[in-house]
Amino acid sequence: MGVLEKVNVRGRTAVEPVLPLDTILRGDCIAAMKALPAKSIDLIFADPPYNLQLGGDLNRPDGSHVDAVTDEWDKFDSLAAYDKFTREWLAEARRILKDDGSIWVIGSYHNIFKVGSAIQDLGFWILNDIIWRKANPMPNFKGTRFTNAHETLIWASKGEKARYTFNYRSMKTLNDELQMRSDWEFPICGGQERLKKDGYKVHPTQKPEALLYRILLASTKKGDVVLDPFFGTGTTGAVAKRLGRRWIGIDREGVYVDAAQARIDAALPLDESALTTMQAPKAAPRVAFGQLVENGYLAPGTLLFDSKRRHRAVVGADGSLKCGDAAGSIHKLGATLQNAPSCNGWTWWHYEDEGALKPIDALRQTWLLATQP
Amino acid sequence: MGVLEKVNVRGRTAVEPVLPLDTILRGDCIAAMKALPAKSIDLIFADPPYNLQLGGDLNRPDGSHVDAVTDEWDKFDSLAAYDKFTREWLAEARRILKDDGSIWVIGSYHNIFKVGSAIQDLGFWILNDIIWRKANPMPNFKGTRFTNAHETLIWASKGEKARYTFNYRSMKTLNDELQMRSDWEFPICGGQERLKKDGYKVHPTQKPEALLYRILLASTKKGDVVLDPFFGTGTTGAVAKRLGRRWIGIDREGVYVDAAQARIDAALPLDESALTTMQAPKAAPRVAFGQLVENGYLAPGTLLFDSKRRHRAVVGADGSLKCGDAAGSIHKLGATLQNAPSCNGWTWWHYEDEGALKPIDALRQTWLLATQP
DNA sequence: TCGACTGCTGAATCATTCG
DNA sequence: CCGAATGATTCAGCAGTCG
Repeated sequence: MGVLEKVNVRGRTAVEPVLPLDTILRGDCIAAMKALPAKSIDLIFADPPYNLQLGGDLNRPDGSHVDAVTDEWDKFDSLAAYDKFTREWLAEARRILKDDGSIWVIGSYHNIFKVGSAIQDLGFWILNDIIWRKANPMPNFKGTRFTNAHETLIWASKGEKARYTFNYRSMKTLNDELQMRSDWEFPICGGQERLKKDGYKVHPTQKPEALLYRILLASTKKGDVVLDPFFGTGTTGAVAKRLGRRWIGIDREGVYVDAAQARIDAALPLDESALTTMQAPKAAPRVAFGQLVENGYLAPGTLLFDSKRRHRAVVGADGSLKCGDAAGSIHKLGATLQNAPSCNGWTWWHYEDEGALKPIDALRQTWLLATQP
Repeated sequence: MGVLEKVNVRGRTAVEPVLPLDTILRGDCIAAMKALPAKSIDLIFADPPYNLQLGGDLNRPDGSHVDAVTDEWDKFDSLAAYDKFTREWLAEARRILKDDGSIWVIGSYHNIFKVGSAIQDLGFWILNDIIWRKANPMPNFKGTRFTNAHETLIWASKGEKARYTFNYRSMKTLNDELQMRSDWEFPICGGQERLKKDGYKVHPTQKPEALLYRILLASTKKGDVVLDPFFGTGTTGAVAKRLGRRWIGIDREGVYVDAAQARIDAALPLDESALTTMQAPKAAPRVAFGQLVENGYLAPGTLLFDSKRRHRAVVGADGSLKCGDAAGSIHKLGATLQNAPSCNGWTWWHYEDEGALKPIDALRQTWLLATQP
């Protein structure tokens, strides 16, 4: 896995780490991550073993058998062993993550508390926990507990002060112009999407593409590098390709690696225009108040008022406002006059139009309509 | 807090621990729990400090100030200090919990992973994690993350093999005859239910009664003792009283204790009949197949069939079934004939009624209707 | 082509009692 | 504590078939 390579950068010869982009690395996830350079990954999505600790067989009321997760990779000697494994792979993940990158981990109640606890101990800063509500969970056949109808994802930045990517507008647009909440509903992976071989599912816990789609759209930019250390059937890679992100997958099992490679080869990337639209579907460009003055929407010297005419201010040529001794931007002056910590100047300040007061935000809208294609 | 008291039990004089039932203990929760006898509590509900670690002030887009949780009781020096506190109170909780009791803890992503990890380390066995989906969460005003729209509850028994109470039928009835799932939706506590004093909320994180109602209905029996070590405004006590459960509350803050006491004094217990209905709305006592034969609902010698008449069996006088050489209970013979590991004989076996096949479960229902008051 | 119906299946810590 | 006997239990989505 040659991740070190001589490259020629603008005439200079240097030894720089090169990432094995759009590649599946077969092997142990900790060893494979150790071979990757520090601070090189924009986003990590991890779907580690859940340590289910299932007992005997389970049958449905009709007598049929439940095909449970009995794979060797989900077996650990003890809770402590699982804890140790978790901290080890998370520490490597942290090393290779860029300072402004972020990490997602999915789990169930069997393991997610150990995972979350380790994430906090390692210095990551949890941004959200997200609930995947399953539209069609398996019932509790014995009637002994509540139907286990969700899984939990943790989303964390590298530290309390670390920056991270969050495409707020994309999420809001995706959610019908309401803020995207922390509970997401998807059906479990099935139908055509579910990879099968000889009629049997290839992987017991294949994740739905819709889940990865939302994660990548929310927390990466186009061209970002996404790493999945428990690649399985490669859902992360397939979605990354579709969304114009680069990806690296790691998995130990040859069967999974082969299935994932074939799947990703067959996946079609979206064309550029579709990608742009999704990235910021309704993102309005920022408008500086000064632009409106500059372009004649509001003349310098115009008087602005709050909605009840308790305050008045004069527009300056540079887009500033003045009110007696106080001066500043529309937001800052509004806050000062109200003695408030903050103020949205666009909706607080009004101009006079045929005797009536109208918010200056109306002018911004007019400007946007006139200048947007 | 005299929890030890001489009592006279059926003529014998003995020193036995007596629980301070239906009482609020004012003081530190760990100290107060230490004074309670071991294995004396049926259910613990805990809403511990979340260790929110909030930074500066937060304002809404209109400039108004968000009244956040800034109370002293939510401050800890470090994550390690919080972890230590968590393990201490959980250890005491474990000591006083009956072997067939269970514990609920609610939290957010700030603390729930530490809580869950400690719960597992202490030997509790997680039964479910439950998501409280808030119908009306506070938006993320800054647009920097997903709207934090849920909280997480952990429900655990005392150990892997420990018994616990789960009123399956009550939950299923409550959920319109579908199994109750692990995601519950309630509005946050507000309106008339929210305790206020001089126009200000008494407690920053008062939980909705609907949440406690479901918890107590699901995991306690009538007369069970419910302990809440972080009693706050006493939601747990108020709901316990309504549902005919005994309760003990612990809180350090006099303001909360007073508010909770007044609230619980004003709460009305439900009358007995309503309680019975809710506790087990459709709970049917076990019926042995033999009872039906004994009571003439099915004559010995009657032929039973599976729904497609592929198998037939003869009813024995003792409630056994015979089919050729094979014989056994309705469940066992059904399983044997299908070559299945198990079988619900009540729905698998049918009797002939005017030419049509009807499941013998219909007879059980008839029997139940005739014998239940 | 479409609706009705049948059959199958999914990260599940899935029983209780008695001897 | 263990083994054997007895007892009790499922929901939504998708694929395939039939009319």
